[in-house]
Amino acid sequence: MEIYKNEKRQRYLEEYSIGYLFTFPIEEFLEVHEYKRDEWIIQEGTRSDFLFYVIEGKAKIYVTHQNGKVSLINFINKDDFFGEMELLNPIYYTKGVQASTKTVCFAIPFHRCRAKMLEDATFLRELAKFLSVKSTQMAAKYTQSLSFPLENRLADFILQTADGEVYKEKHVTVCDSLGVSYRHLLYVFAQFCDKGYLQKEGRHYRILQPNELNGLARVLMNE
Amino acid sequence: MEIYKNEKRQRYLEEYSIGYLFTFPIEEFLEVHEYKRDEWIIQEGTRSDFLFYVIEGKAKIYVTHQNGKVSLINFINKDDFFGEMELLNPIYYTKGVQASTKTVCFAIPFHRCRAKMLEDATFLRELAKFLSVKSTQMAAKYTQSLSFPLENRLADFILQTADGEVYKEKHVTVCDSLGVSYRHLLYVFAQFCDKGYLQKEGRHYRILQPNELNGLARVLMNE
DNA sequence: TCCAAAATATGAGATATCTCATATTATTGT
DNA sequence: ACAATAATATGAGATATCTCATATTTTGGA
Repeated sequence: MEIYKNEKRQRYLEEYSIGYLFTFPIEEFLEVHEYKRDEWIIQEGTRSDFLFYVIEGKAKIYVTHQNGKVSLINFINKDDFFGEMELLNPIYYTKGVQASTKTVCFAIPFHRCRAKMLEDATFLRELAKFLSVKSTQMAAKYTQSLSFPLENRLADFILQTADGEVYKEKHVTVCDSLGVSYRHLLYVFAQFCDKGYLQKEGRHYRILQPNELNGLARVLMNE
Repeated sequence: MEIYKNEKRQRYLEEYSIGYLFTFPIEEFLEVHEYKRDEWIIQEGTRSDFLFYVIEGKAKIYVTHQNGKVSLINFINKDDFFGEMELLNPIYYTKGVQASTKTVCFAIPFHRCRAKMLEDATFLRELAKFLSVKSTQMAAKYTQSLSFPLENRLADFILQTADGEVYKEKHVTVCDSLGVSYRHLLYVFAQFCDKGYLQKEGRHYRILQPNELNGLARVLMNE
């Protein structure tokens, strides 16, 4: 982890201004943190002392279950907050957050800003909006996972994460994210290839029939 | 649906004061609504014009999928908000909310209070706290549903909803809530009875070995 | 550069869960 | 009080998904 100082910090503060999210002047309190790919930004089960706001890169929130299984709860992208649970709730089992690419965040220290943030209607409104969307998304993922087989959820995942017509996600990550075994994931990928929806190219897949995948994905949604 | 007026309304305002959730005087705007068991408080897919706060009773949030399957997203209890998505997000596919017992709510009309509420730090802080808990709970349910078989999730559900040592939930509701088929739910209940954890009494079940159920439920949790 | 670890791949057998068909028993509205 | 509807119950067969074993390939670090 690297903390940007002086000119570099200043440059980021100017380029990615988040002043509009606050009524009070936030700039002086902001630290700018850079994390390398695969680095843990927050360790599961520990106490975090910052509210984070992502300005570059992306990250993943993980939880480890008692049976050793790991779940990828959610992806965090540019302009997302994380660490807000610790801000609002005195007692909280902290989830692990890992950078999936090089990631740059604003880190807002609790000890200097908690009181100010919790009094700031502008900030709280934005945070509530963010949380309401997040909670809706989680609810959607929850009910979808209960109501549809992997075929549908994977089709959606492929379309969401594909880079143009090429899909490049790591299978192991997808297992944690969709909550299926590696074995079963590969079965369904094999099916998609058999049916001609996808074509394997080295360790990537080319999307040949986006409409077919779309049909499978569409049944998930009504919102 | 019945709207309490005059003395009855006044009595509820005094008995269940929520003034502490707001900086501005909210009482004058509050309507007190009573819904009968099984009545729909919000119709799925329609626009709601109130923020609700439950003061008596409980309710269920439902969503209908394109394949006709219905999911029970969550239970709503005393002191919970609902309708907050519509307050914060201009565009939102509204979920259905159904009273599961006689339910009394404060209903805060958007047209009179939206602006005030969105400027009120005290209210927004409470709302953000509520949403953060809700979002954490949904995340937990999501990952649990992916990581554990029905056996564990049902044990938890039984313990959570049992009335003393008697469990009385309707199977059909539980199917929608845990996202399993009626057939499979009964298989697992039969297993629990075989193993002596439960004993069937008419249409209820008596919990004979709470510790065994607890063991099954405990592996879900680390938070 | 090389080794250990991680990721990919595939088979075989088990099990968790679903669908459908069919009865019986409550509950509810008129 | 009766008919319609909802809830409960159970069997049989299908399928979605898991576990485990084993092999190959890729990748990151000493």
